[in-house]
Amino acid sequence: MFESYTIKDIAKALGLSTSTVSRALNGSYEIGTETKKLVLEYAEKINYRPNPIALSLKDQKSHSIGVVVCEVANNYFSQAINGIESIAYNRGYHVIITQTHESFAREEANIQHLLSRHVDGLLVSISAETTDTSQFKYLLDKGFPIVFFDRVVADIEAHKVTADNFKGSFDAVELLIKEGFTKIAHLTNSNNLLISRERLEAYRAALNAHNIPFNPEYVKHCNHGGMVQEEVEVAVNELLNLNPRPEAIFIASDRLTTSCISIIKRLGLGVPDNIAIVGFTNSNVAELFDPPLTVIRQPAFQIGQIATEILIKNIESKYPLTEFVTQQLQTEIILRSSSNKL
Amino acid sequence: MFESYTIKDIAKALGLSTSTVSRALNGSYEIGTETKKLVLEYAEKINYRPNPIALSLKDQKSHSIGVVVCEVANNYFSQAINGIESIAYNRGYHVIITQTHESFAREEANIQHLLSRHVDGLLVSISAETTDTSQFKYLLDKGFPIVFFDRVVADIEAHKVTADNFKGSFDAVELLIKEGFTKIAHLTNSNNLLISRERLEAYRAALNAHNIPFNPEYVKHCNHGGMVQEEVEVAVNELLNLNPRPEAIFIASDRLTTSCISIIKRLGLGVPDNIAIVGFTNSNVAELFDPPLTVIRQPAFQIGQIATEILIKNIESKYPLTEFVTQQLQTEIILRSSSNKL
DNA sequence: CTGAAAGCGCTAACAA
DNA sequence: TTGTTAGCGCTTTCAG
Repeated sequence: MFESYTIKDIAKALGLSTSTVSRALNGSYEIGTETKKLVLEYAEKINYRPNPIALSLKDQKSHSIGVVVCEVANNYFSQAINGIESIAYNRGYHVIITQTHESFAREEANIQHLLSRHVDGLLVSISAETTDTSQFKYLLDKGFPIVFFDRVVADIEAHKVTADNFKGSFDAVELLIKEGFTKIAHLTNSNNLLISRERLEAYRAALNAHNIPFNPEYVKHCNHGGMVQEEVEVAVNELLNLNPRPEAIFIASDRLTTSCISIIKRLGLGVPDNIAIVGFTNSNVAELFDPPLTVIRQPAFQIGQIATEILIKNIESKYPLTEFVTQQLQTEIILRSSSNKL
Repeated sequence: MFESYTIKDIAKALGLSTSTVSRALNGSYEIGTETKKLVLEYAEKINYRPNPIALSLKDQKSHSIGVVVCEVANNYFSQAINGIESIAYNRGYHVIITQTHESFAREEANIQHLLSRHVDGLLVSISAETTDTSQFKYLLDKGFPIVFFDRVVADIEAHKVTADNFKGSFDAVELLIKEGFTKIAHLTNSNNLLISRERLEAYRAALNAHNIPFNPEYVKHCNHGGMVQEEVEVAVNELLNLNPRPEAIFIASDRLTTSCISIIKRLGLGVPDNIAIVGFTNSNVAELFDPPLTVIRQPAFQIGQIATEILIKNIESKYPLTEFVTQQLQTEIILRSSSNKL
């Protein structure tokens, strides 16, 4: 349906061999200045573009990278993808995005699909359901380039790019404590995720640092990361029915933060008068919320960029890079009124 | 770095020719049941996957589709991409996403890039800057499959999938009128975009239907669609300094809606007490805003899905489909308090 | 029913 | 400096 010129067309038109044309196009040194100019000009004229598929077949690289995230329509991930895109595009890679919707089965299937498409490497943020990481181990063992970002695997040595979840969380909880709260609950994603464990750990550490006893009842996990509305409702209700009732909640994920607030409001409770909130979110409109939200914001764009840079470096390295890179970027706390003690 | 098996490996292992293996794998009829079974079992055992790049080279299809949008980190587009993905994935296509950031030059470059990657077709939502559509005309003339969605081109016959912008806008403005407002302003994107013109047209029509005179001063265009913060600030300030000052604003885009509210708030004005708002947005958290936002929401996911279906149908059609499909989906108005007359 | 060989577009080793 | 040829993985005539 849509034809484009090949090296053969040029060769024929100019009465040269394809290899000569190829050499001219690639600026090889073993080529006559005359011929070179001739070829280049003609190629320019007909707007010749090399066929990347043929190149891929030749050098066994697809120049594509696979991305596995839970969902695209999510503040954090759409920003991260933006970062991934920006680097990949400039380096001549294209990006194939797949979504797990927090399902382990989908994750496995996506990876198989990406492999069958011969992606040169993988950028992965695991699903909330994932506990079995053998697929990754297998690939990594074979020397296949993978960089994990945000939701990294805990039990594997690999390249990892994350935010400093501990510090971000610690600061957030401490902020609530300094505000005067002591009965602070924690609403978080599946415990399968290292980020959840780190954020929980920080929550405990902050309480501990201020001599506030840790109450396990104050911690609720939503194993589907807020993709199942009901799960969040149950968790929030349980929290609100506790005695003594928490005065504040530290929420560990984007989706959970918005869901939780919406539930609280629907119950007719006020934020922060009845319950204060600090949450992780990369929403750009948190300041427009009622009340304006105090948030922990991750450098999603940069995380995407850095992960992609590391991945491409690995892909293009002649020898498998044996030492793994772990990068941790700082989060940012933006103080607004949802965390106020009245 | 990461090897996979080829048809040759199977042939060698089984003492067959590659063509026999190929036939077995493809379920050709001219093949012995025995041999076939043998090959299939072995292929299964070693987990053979055909190399899609080789296939692409053979049949001159890349099985990829290019997407051109202004930005990914946008409620509407991330949802649309979600829809695109969902269809493409199932049909064995992968999706290459590019962003224009509302620049015409970027748009041209992206399309060149996608073409050089030999995508089989294009899904396009043009940039706010685009007026020259000759590139599209050229491709379309050559029979190259393109489907426009959301921001479609006005002056070209092509496949187009959009929301019913006129009706959505008309209803929104009428809602304000019925609420009791007569001094209604309109904040919108570049007039280059057909969607802007349609929404403006509907705004005028609704005023007209209720015998409210149209005041050109009440209409402000932001030619960069809210990507440039300053531009929105100027527009909103001008609107607010008008005499008589508008009592309500109908806003025609996602980004503009949130920017505008944020500016109004920063000026210390209240919504809807000082100025009421109805806006286009696909945000999932509009109900959490202060005040909860009355919005026109587009079926972004479905628009993405339908556009992709049409595109793939075109790609896979033996003969260029000569009649163009235009689909228009209904928007949804969600009434909340930002549009109240107090 | 199976194998040999050509060809998709390109590069590179080898000849000339 | 340029041409010839083989080969990347696969399908598909064409022979057998």
